[in-house]
Amino acid sequence: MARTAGSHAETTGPKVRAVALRLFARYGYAAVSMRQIAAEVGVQAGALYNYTPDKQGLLMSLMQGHMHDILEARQATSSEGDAVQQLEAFVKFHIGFHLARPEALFVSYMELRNLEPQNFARIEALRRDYENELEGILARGAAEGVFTLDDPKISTLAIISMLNGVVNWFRPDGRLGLGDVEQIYWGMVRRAVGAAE
Amino acid sequence: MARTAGSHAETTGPKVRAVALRLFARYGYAAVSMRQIAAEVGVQAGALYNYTPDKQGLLMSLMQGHMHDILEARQATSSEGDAVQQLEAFVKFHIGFHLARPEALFVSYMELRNLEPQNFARIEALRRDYENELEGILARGAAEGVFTLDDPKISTLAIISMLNGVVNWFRPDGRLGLGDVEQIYWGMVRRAVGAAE
DNA sequence: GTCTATAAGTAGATAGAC
DNA sequence: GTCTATCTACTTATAGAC
Repeated sequence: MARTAGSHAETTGPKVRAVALRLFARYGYAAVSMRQIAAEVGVQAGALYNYTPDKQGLLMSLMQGHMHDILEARQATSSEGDAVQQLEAFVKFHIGFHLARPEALFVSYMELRNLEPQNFARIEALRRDYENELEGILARGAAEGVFTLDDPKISTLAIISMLNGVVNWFRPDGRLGLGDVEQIYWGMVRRAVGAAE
Repeated sequence: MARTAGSHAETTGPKVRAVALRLFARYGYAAVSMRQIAAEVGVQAGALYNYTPDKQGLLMSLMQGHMHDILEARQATSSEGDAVQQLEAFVKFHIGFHLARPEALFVSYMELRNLEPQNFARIEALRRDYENELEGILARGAAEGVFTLDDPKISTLAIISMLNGVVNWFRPDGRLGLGDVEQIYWGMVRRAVGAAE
């Protein structure tokens, strides 16, 4: 039966996070008010504080959740094979994961400056963990002589930047599908690191 | 002689823009107040409105100025030579231009969502003009058979994304100088498009 | 768990004195 | 051109009723 007030914790909690993610991605953390989030969730602003200690906690929770999700998914996908195969798996994983949740990527990269110092440090540490996965692959391939790299550290950051850009233009109903995008970016990355076909 | 009030148009105007650029880049447009800008400029908030009709106009002016600057600088640099040489010139120009003004790049890419629709459309048009420079080079090289490209449009966006990432990690006092960075990124781009050395 | 009401502070922008 | 003062609206967050 319909109620305008009462217990809805099981549906409201996830909804708050989903709405906040969407609004933060679209307008930016600082530009979105708690009242705006509440309105889209369908509650009054005060009710939000049953699910987050404050606005900063909500942002932190979203970013931390995203980093944990991607690290967990990466571990589950982690592939065997030589450095080239591992790089291909990483590239396609990264693209597929983020095209499925572009808003999480937007927030995670654009709202770092809105994190309080302690929160910033924690997210940065998780991000480095993730980037180290790629750097490890590049370093291994370079050591084995299958990659041509001037600098594994910079190459890592350059590749991540290139891959992240995909969420800026990709549209699910556009001319390219996920498979096409994976192939195009994998081709560019493979050549960029000098790996033979 | 020192004055606490009076005519300072020639120094205040540029200072307002410089302070706003720095604060917008650091904290984000929505998170920065006019009072904050005024305080760093050394005037009261009301005085800012002698230099901008409103906060949105200030953001728009900064972004438009940056796009005009880069298009103008690009024209002045525009090189002769084959597609590979032109690509090299573009890559090094892009890196050098933005490493000299990282804040302008931050604002231009992160604050697009804070532009009112009409302003957004104008900035996007200028950005496309710039990206078309690169796309033209890639298309020419692909037609001549000196580049290996799956998709010139996507390759353009991927390369721009990769190059823009440089401002996220570069530090003037770091282990790499501008020349090093140009070489590393040019190497990756050259290989990414399949151009011979 | 959600509501209403409210506290306490800050936002963008303007008016008029100097 | 800059100041002070102010208007109106909105901000995050909390208190207490239901």
